[in-house]
Amino acid sequence: MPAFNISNAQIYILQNNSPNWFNKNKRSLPFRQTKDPYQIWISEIMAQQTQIDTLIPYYKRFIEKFPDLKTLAAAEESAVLKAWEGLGYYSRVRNLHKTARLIESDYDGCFPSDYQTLIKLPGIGPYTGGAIASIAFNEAVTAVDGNVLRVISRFLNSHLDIGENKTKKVITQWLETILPANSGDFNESLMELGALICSPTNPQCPDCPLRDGCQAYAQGNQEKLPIKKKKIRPKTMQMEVGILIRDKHLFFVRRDQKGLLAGMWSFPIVTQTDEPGQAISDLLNQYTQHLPQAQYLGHSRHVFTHIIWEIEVYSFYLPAYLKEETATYSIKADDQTCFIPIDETDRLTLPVAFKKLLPLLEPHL
DNA sequence: TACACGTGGGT
DNA sequence: TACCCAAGTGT
Repeated sequence: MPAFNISNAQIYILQNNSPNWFNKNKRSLPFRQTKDPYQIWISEIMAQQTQIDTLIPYYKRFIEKFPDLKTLAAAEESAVLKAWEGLGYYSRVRNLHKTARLIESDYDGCFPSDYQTLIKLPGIGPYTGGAIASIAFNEAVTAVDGNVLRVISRFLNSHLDIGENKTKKVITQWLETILPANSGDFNESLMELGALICSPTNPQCPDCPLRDGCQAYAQGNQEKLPIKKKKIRPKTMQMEVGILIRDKHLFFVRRDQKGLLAGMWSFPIVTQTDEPGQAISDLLNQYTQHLPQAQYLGHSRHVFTHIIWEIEVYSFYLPAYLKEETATYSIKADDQTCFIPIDETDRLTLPVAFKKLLPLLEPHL
């Protein structure tokens, strides 16, 4: 099934110039100093939907804290989640931890070295499996990410929608026909090219090692490609947050174990009802019989991939004397709720959506 | 197939 | 401002 026409000259360019370009131009990154599959794995999970510059400090801290598989497997999940705090897509770190324990228990602590085994592990899909297998073990497999889809779509002047699975399949199969022996460098070279030269906007074609074989460049289509269906606009939700304050302690609740920001700590938050402040007061009434008057603190917006939270923030000052009577006044002290000293909130794993509300409190303390 | 799933950076 | 995008995976 020849989806594209491709000349021998173009194959030559992909097989040779791109890896050569890579060896001369690749960035010095912490996870490029090693062939340890554990470290490659951590870096690849962090790299999912995340720019490299963003993850580097996280990666360094993570490797320092969890230097090997055994350490990670033995760690408390809360400690691992804390190390991921601020990176987003937190299911990645849950699966990471799950997989570490799985390798310890089912694979005798020995990191699986082949693609087919890797993609069975939680959090490792076709891209990450290909990346680990090729980079750490030099297996002859592709690693097709967003960069590669863009680079190859342009190179072939392909107008297929890269959001569709069949496009990914076609490009993967095309790459398999030219995959060289140094598969890891080859895969990384295409990704690095996409990150440094063949960028989504303003591609640096004059500096591109593939320019002379690039069909999009020849047609002047490099800015139009790749084709990608527009994403649906995120849904806006009107939310209310209540910050319960008692004797310089803040009240937090733990979120559900599934769904958005699963299992992370949070201020009490509800969707707004007709009467402003009513829904959050009703919620907090479940935690204390002595809910004081709400004080409006201000507004915040938090944009997720698929949701926008428009948040109205209220504070509620409980009198300090209630401290001795928390049980009586049914402020629960189990692991689903807690009061934390206002300057020690770092003990909790708090999503950015809530962390950025803390400055609203400062003028009122 | 389509959607859920975070956050920060760039234009 | 409002969008798009980023070394994707799970359901």
